[in-house]
Amino acid sequence: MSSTSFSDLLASSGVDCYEQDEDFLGGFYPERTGLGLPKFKTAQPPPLPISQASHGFSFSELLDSPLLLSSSHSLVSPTTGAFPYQGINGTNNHLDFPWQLQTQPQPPNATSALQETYVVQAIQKKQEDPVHREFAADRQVKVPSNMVVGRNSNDGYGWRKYGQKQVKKSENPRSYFKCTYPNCVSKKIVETASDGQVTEIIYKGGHNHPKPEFTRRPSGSRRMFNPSSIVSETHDQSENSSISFEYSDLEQKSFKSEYGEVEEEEEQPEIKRLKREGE
DNA sequence: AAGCTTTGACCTATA
DNA sequence: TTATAGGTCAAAGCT
Repeated sequence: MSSTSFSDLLASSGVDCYEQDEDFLGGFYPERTGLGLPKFKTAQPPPLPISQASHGFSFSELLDSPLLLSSSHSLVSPTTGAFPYQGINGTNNHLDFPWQLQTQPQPPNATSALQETYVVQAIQKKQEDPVHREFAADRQVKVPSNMVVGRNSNDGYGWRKYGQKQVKKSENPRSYFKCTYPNCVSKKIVETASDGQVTEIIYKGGHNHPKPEFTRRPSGSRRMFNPSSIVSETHDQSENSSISFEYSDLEQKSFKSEYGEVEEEEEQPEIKRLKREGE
């Protein structure tokens, strides 16, 4: 696996590299504990609605699935926990990322996927990369902070904010979100700076349901992504996880129904916002 | 009217 | 046992 580049992974997943620079690290990366249980770190990008607005499927939506994490395609060394990322050009260039991984201490006896915690910290200084600078500026302009941390923050899931707290260890307030999917216990904590910029995202628990993105409209087949194929592909490797992503057609249909509008809002957040403001 | 955010109060874990 | 911090609840208001 260590010889498999990220590009290869994408190619084998039926997703081209087009999205990579948008939501590149948006996914879980499994890390095996001594007990052989998967422990996830994730680099979940701050919401960048630009990508959502222009594309039906973001790369994070693929990587954000624990399905991928628990596969043999694990990008994290099972022994060292190191993240052997190879850049798009095959170079191990962490500077390509607007995020940096932060190790989250895990109890050695953590046994439940629902207790898994993933942390990502956004690097606030992106001035060395004009692309990232543009993203940051664009985000501030186009996406108010309340949308940045809102229900449809750009990880593909629906989130409901249930609390906000100013914590001592950070000068930025934390917002607490729960996944809106029925019976899903997944939560995330988003730390947002005063300027609305997300400085840290902590994921707790895994989703027990697929992402809504697989319901994306069929236009543009290059963006089509059927997580079911990954389920079948990675199921064997994921049996240690309590997260199950097998679901029936019926569940998929209800899922589509529930998230039908989410897609719409994700794709045109600024338009919707302007529309609201105009009313 | 449903679903969302806000926010103070409450609960729980930890030192 | 108590103080503190972090996390969650739930009522109220908003969209």
